[in-house]
Amino acid sequence: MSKNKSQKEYRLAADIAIFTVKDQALHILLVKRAERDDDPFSGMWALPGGFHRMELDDDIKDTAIRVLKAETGADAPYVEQLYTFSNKKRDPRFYVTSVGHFALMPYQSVRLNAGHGTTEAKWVPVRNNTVKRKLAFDHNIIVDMAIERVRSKLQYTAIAGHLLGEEFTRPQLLEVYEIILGCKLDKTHFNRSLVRADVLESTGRKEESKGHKRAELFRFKDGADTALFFPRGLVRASSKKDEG
Amino acid sequence: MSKNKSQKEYRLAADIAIFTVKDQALHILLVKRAERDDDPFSGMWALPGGFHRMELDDDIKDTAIRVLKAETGADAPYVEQLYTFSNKKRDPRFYVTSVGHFALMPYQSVRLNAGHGTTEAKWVPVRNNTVKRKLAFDHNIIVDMAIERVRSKLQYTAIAGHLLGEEFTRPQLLEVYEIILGCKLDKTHFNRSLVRADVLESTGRKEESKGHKRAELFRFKDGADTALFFPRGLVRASSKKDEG
DNA sequence: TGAATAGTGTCTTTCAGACAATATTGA
DNA sequence: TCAATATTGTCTGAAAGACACTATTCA
Repeated sequence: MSKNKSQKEYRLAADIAIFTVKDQALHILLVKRAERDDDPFSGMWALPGGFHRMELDDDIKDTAIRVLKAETGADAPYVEQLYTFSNKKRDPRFYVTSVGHFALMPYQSVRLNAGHGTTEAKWVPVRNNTVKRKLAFDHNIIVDMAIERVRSKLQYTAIAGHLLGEEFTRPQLLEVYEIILGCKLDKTHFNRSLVRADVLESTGRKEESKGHKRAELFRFKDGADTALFFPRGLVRASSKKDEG
Repeated sequence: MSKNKSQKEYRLAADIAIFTVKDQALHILLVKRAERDDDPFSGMWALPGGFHRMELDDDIKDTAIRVLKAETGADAPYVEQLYTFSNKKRDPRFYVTSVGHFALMPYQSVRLNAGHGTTEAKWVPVRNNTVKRKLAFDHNIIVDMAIERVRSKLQYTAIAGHLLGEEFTRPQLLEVYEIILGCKLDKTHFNRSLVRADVLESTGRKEESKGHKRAELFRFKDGADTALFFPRGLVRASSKKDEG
């Protein structure tokens, strides 16, 4: 074990791309880093994130959840690990491994706080599947990857429901899909797919609304948020040619 | 910054689930750990893996590729990051973050070597989408996740071609799909899907074979191995209802 | 009653899945 | 010619996609 004095120490961190939908657009939460002389990204916008703390976090996902709670004052209904970034150029002091996550939250549930080492937190709209601003570290890459992952998961799961509250109507869910995918979808097919996938259960109640028919309120069946939504593909559930 | 003496140091490691197809079955490469008194998993079978080394590896993927090369004597045509496991119970000495990877290799390209700290390396068949043996660390979880990821990616990409050589026939590719998915697939539909997805280009040559029509040899078009293979889903490329 | 939106009916096109027919090779 | 496998043709049913129709609500 030749331990070189010049070697950096390893550190573990979590970054998290927190998404919500407001004003008819997908938004992502960014924080402004405090002004500090020894920080190469001083004053820049970045994803919320923080170092792993052994006394608080078992898994690195716990770090992401802890940071998210600190920034938003709420628990995210959906957090998923995205990709792990490790690179000696990331930080001058340590060899930092950053585990990127993404989360989906209903806009109403959030009360923004600037977290530790940051001076401001705000929702920034996602346009053309990216964020214009130049961010600290390699956060632009994480953001782009997170957006891509969310859009891709939408194609085959119903996770977008987590951007709404516990209960939501099918037209609301459809609108979220249209916003994120950036195209109009057919409500007939959308509703039929939801029925066939059997992911929603009715609350029996209807939304409040003005001047038109009220939509029925639904919630996810247990575990159905990640179930296959549009299961068409190579292997069909109905396939009769199974081997032994 | 209160630095507790009792805190472990952080370490970064890569583990890699290396798959191949031989004898009509999916196989995974396992290594036997050396017998050592201070190793809680002494003598157990495990995934190939190793610690990140700052002087050799920039990204953690470099660690995975380095380990893979040492074990197999070859470069894998396909390596992908899978999931990152971090847990204080993983190792008594350090807080180890292990970045799990998976790789696909043609069987013929591999010459197995027992790597550093291991006494044996061998291919073990995957049965019922898992590996029976009890493995060191949390490697059974990594293995199951890797198998699941490979099967799932097969549904919408053509990456299974990397289990064959540079050039392969469509019947060979079909067989790999049938082996991994565990069911018979229709060759008509399979071929038509390959054509529609436009992922293969002909070499103009045919395979050698005995007593029957020879199949045409294909290779991937550039980047087509990860292109969408069965693109049917919510949003079609042909959709004409795009928004502004 | 009319505007607005929810929800359903139905038609067409596409494609998965099944199977048949033809093509090529070596014995 | 025959066995074996590759490759292509064709039919059927299910689902995608488009659009029209009915239902409900409030002004």
